[in-house]
Amino acid sequence: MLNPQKEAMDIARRLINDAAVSASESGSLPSAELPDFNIEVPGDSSHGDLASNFAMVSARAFHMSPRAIAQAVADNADLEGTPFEKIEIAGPGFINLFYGPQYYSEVISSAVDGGSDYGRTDHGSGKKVQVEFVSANPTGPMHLGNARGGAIGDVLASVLDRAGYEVEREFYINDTGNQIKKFGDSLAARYRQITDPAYPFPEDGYKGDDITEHARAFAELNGTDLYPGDDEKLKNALVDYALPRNISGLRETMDRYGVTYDVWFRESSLYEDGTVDKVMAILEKNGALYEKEGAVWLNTSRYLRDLYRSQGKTDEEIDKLELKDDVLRRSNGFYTYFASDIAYHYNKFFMRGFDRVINVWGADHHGHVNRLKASLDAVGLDGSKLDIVLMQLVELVRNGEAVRMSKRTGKAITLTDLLEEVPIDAVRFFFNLREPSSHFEFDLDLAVKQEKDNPVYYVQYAHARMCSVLRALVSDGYPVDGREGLDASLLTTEEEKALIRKIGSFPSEIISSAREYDPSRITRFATDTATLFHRFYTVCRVKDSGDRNLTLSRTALCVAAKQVIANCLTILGVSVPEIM
RNA sequence: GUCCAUGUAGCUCAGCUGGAUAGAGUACGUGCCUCCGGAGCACGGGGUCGCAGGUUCGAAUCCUGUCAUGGACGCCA
Repeated sequence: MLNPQKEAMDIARRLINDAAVSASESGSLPSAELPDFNIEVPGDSSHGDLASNFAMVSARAFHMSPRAIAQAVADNADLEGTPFEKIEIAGPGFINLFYGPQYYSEVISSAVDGGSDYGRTDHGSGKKVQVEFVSANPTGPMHLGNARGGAIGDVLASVLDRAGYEVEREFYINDTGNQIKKFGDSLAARYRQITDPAYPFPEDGYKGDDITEHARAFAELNGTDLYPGDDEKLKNALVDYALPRNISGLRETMDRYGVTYDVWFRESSLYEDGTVDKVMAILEKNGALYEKEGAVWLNTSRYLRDLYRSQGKTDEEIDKLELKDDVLRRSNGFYTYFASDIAYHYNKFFMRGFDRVINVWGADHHGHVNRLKASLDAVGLDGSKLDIVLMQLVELVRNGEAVRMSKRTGKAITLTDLLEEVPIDAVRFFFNLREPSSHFEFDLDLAVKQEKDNPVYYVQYAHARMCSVLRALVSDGYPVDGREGLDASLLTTEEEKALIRKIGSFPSEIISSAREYDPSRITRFATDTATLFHRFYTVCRVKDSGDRNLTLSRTALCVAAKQVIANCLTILGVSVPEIM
């Protein structure tokens, strides 16, 4: 539960506040209500380790120049017992604070003592959060979008877990509806074509080889002339045969990808246990439904209007959006996907009690986001508890050119194809290199390269190097638990201090990553930490530093840095090598 | 047509709840191992932050407009 940077920021806030108060009491500042001010980490460390804009934002209230205010605050600040050893004013009136050895010592001990739990906080206060991701169509193999979704969703879930939420990972299996019908039609056509090559294949059917293979395997078990003249029976039998195989295929692939779900949720169960009917009844009771042209419609536009109003849009702006309603039950009597989706979220919120639900979707579904939230309002749930992470498409690049098809199969590249070519560590790391909303290029050449410019190896190498340093210390008889002989006042180079500050910001970084729903912050943090370690390593000798206490202190720093890199890689689901 | 996302170094991208001189990687050029792992480090050139206005002490960041690219607007999922 340790968060050195956050604690220091809280102390800085109190420090400045108290200094302003005592400046008022001594007359160097007029008495006035103190405004809200920021404590931030400056980009440039010559501007201090923490900085505040207090003087600038209070200039109006005090009727004084920012620099004069800053000076008064600095003069009245009592650094005794704080993590800071120096306070300065600079620029237009920034108040800059500099960490002292007590802070550096605190950070190293936190990381060493925290171990694999360092970075964990209670920020989320145990709220129940569900992350639903991938949820690939079970009628075929997973594509690259599913691959990115898998890496992003899994790491996001880990980040939320470390940020103090109670997290569940879920895969939603769309095992009913139109695409299953298409699946059955396609399977039946391929099956009939075994004996009757002229049998027509549905125009919008699934053309993949996997369909043909299922049909062939089914024929081997059941003969080639099952249910003659009764295609409906045949389709059901084929779906019953092929769907479970596809679903276990999805599980195997996700397993291989290092993703373990807590729940595999079947869409069809919402029909079986009556949730869909129940939700329809609630909507009916709420007056949200109407019939038109033989279909049952949800008055989505009404709830969307309320939603947009609550977001501050004017009626005029809303009219321009030309809001539309949605069909929930078609005139043929079947429910639409939207109906079961509302039921599904009713299940998540009402029946399972999640405080927050996060769905990771491809950006092409963005049009569905507000409609779904509005529909939750219509069933009496709170749509604002649902967050959608939209991720852009990925483009594979080889030799600087876009790759769309697999050389081997001639079809779109699947997750399985990708995992055959690229190590899992690299796939998971690369898919979390950019924030979800950015459209990015996956460089196949770079990902398989076991060399310096590959960012995965760069980070892993830093870890292996730290392990190597510690091994060398062990053979020289030094203790390497990181607890003995730490004296942070000996760690005086900028390289040492920069690395320690980075380590101290790790828990805050996880919280930011969780708040922004941006797991790519972890890969960037890991890369930055690796860089700072390499710099430290280049400048500072650990083993033969010339002074036993210095060696022990640097050893502790290595242990702390190693722990942070290891924790990052663990969150990312990437292996943590001690030797490469 | 309406809505959403994205435009930052040659290339791939950070920074965006307003802060100090706009960063990293890569590519290109030059250095650094008798010494804990050179899969590393250092130095150098490279920019009208798409464009134009506005808001203010201060704008890559907020607002308005505009251009470009991708996407969404189904009794599909």
